[in-house]
Amino acid sequence: MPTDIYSELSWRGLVHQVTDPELGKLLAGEGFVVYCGFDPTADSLHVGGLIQLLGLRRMQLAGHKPLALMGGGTGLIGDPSGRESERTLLPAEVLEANISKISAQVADLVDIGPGEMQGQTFNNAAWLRPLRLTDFLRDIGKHFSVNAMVARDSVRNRLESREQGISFTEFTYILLQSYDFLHLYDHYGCRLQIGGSDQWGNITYGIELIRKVRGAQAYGLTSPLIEGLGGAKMGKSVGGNVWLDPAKTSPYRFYQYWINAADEHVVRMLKFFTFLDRDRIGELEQAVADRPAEREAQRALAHEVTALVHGAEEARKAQRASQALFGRQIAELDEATLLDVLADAPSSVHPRSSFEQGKALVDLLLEAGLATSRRNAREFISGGGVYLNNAKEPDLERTVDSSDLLLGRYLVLRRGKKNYHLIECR
RNA sequence: GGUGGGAUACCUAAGUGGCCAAAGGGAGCCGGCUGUAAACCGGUUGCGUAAGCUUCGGGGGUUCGAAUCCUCCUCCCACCA
Repeated sequence: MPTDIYSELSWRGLVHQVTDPELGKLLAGEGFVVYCGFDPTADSLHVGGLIQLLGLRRMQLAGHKPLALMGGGTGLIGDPSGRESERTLLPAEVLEANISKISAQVADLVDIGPGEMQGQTFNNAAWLRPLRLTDFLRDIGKHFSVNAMVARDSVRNRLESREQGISFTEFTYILLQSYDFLHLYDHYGCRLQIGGSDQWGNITYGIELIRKVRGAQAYGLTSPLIEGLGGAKMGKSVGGNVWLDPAKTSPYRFYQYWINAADEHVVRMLKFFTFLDRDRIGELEQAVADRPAEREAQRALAHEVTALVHGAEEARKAQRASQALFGRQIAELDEATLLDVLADAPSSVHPRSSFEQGKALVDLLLEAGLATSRRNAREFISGGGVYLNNAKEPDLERTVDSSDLLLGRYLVLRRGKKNYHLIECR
């Protein structure tokens, strides 16, 4: 079902720049092969990369063929875009391991396979590593003007920076990414590259190269960087980056990240990160305006994105856990639900004997890592920030014994709004 | 290579002999309000229940007493070459 993908993207605010104002019409009229590169510097994508990944999916749903390129070769070099200091290069084995994990994440959201319109994943190490330097300099390097390259912001900043500078390695990066585009054009007829707005320069150089070498017209489309949403914090949560890998960011935390979206940003985030249609998003937008306290939009956002990335079942679990933790009395939960709800919380096992005499709450907080010192633990208690089984505990001298255990063996410690620790007693 | 300036807690930055566990701001954390929000308000951010103990780049020294004075070392910055 070919939809007008360009106006769709544009309505969603996903179009930052395009290399050709005609691209919209072209995309509506014919099937394109589209590519987007992914940086294998970590072993998982995070929410920033998710935008691009969803971009590929959107393209595929609109009848275009998506290619996901893993920068296994370019990762050996390092993209200077948006960086103020030289990258630390990762060993090739680490890159390979990262690539296999990220490829799996891509395959979760994009239909990958041998079919005509199915997507494919690549590792550019396959064609970059065998390159011969002299051939490359003759055939490709000739088309790049150092004069122009030096003027690029990402390069100029580094040239002007006395402390940092830029190595020849990173300076050369753009040739490789441009070559990728050419390679994908030659072998797969790829004529469109998408990416974040920081990739604009890299994309346009690739288009130039294709034009000079093959006399063909290729295109580029960039989407805004999500830093625009909620400032520098976007894409970060309290604990750092928000990853797609459930081992790095649990589905519960992932869900929590979205449900905490600010009113000002939630509609844009719905457009960026979900496939909900205009009508539905319009309703949610209205809901934010009329009944902000109900946070319908945030709930929808959290559920949609979590289901997209972790599946519907995990999304429901995260939703239930959120309701339990922020709503009902925790003491009423049965064992399975309790464990499920606190599955992501840090936990520890204590011998039953340690509770027989009664154990000081202060010490428990310290041992659970919820306080950095006993003094600190006392501060939290007297400040009203400590909860025992989700009930506020203001007593500095409080000791905990077997009678406090839920279901005879569990103790739920909480510091502040969101920091839980589950103690199991054996 | 020369000459000056600097290094203070998570960051920034005051402090130039005792009143300094160290101002102010930012950031974090806890609480209040609220919607698991924003804004705002209050508290708090070395360790210790406390007496007290350990911190101001590192070592040594002067002094009853040092972040503060002297000395050596390390690192950074600026200007000149």
